[in-house]
Amino acid sequence: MSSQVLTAQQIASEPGLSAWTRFLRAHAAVTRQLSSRLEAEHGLTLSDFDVLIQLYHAPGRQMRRVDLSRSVLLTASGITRLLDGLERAGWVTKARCASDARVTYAVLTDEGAAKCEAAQKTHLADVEELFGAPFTPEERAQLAALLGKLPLAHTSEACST
Amino acid sequence: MSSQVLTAQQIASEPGLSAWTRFLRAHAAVTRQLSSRLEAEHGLTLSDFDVLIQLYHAPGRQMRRVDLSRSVLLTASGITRLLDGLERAGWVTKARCASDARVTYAVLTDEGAAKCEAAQKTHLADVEELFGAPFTPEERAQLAALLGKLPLAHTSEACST
DNA sequence: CGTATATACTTGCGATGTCAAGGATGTTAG
DNA sequence: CTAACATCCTTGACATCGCAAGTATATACG
Repeated sequence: MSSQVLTAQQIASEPGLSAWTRFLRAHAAVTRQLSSRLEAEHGLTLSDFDVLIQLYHAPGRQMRRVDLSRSVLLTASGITRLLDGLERAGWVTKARCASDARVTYAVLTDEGAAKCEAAQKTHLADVEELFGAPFTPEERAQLAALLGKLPLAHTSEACST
Repeated sequence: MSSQVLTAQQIASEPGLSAWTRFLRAHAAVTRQLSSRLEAEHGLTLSDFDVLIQLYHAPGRQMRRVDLSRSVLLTASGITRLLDGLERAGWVTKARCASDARVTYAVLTDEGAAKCEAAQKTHLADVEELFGAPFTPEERAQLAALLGKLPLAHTSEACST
């Protein structure tokens, strides 16, 4: 590549950047739609739902906050505040760790599990409609494979302690 | 290995959802990295840069705020506030529209153009490193094509006035 | 032990962005 | 002409989230 400044045409057609731009736009568009529906129907944020689902499928329906933050890709402080909200709503409670007094577990309550199941019904359909619809099964697999190549910083698999 | 209950692993391997999950995670990870670098090196947000680039390549280096908001996928109010910042920094100025008193143009200043060029140098490299590196040219094209299928709500073509 | 360092979590602060509401201007229909 | 409506933009109130700094606990090393 030369050091010349690219024109709009060149910018738009440059393969790498084009993918990045579309990635950004697609994220903004799909995310906005999904989150407004989720908010309207269940009073949940995308991140809220994300956390609820993680807990729902976690062994014992509980997770350390650190592991939660790693798997959802929020900051530690982000998780604290998000869980504050979920606790206030009664969907999550805290539990202390016997072996390590530093860690607090986030535990899904029965109400939280119910909420999660209820939200899933509409949300998965929404994801399907807004994100999945334009793709054939092969394309989905392709897309998933491609996205899987991107670096997730340090997403250590949440290992039980 | 085989369990009767649907495990987190199995959920994650469901093709549609897997793509969506990876999409979310990848966006969070890549975006966070890119924006912190852009902030550190140039004091710009990803959105700031996005707007500057759009203006840079626009005819006359100016755009109506509506068109800007449509192409960058921010709310109208988001654009107002973003441009407030760019104006305060001296990279953008306002211009009235002769034929329609409602519209205000955002015009890139020479300083803004210089800023944009300077930021491009490092930012494009960062995008390349964090988003482009894991892909072969074919994969980039594939990814761009796939992402292009996603709905962008209503991205009307910016019509000249 | 005792000090140094790493880890888990919380909190204050600031930045970004959305929504709802409002004001100003343009456009259309009666 | 006027009323109704649409469009462009701004503002105030609010939520989310990251960073930096602080606290508490654990571990490692002398």
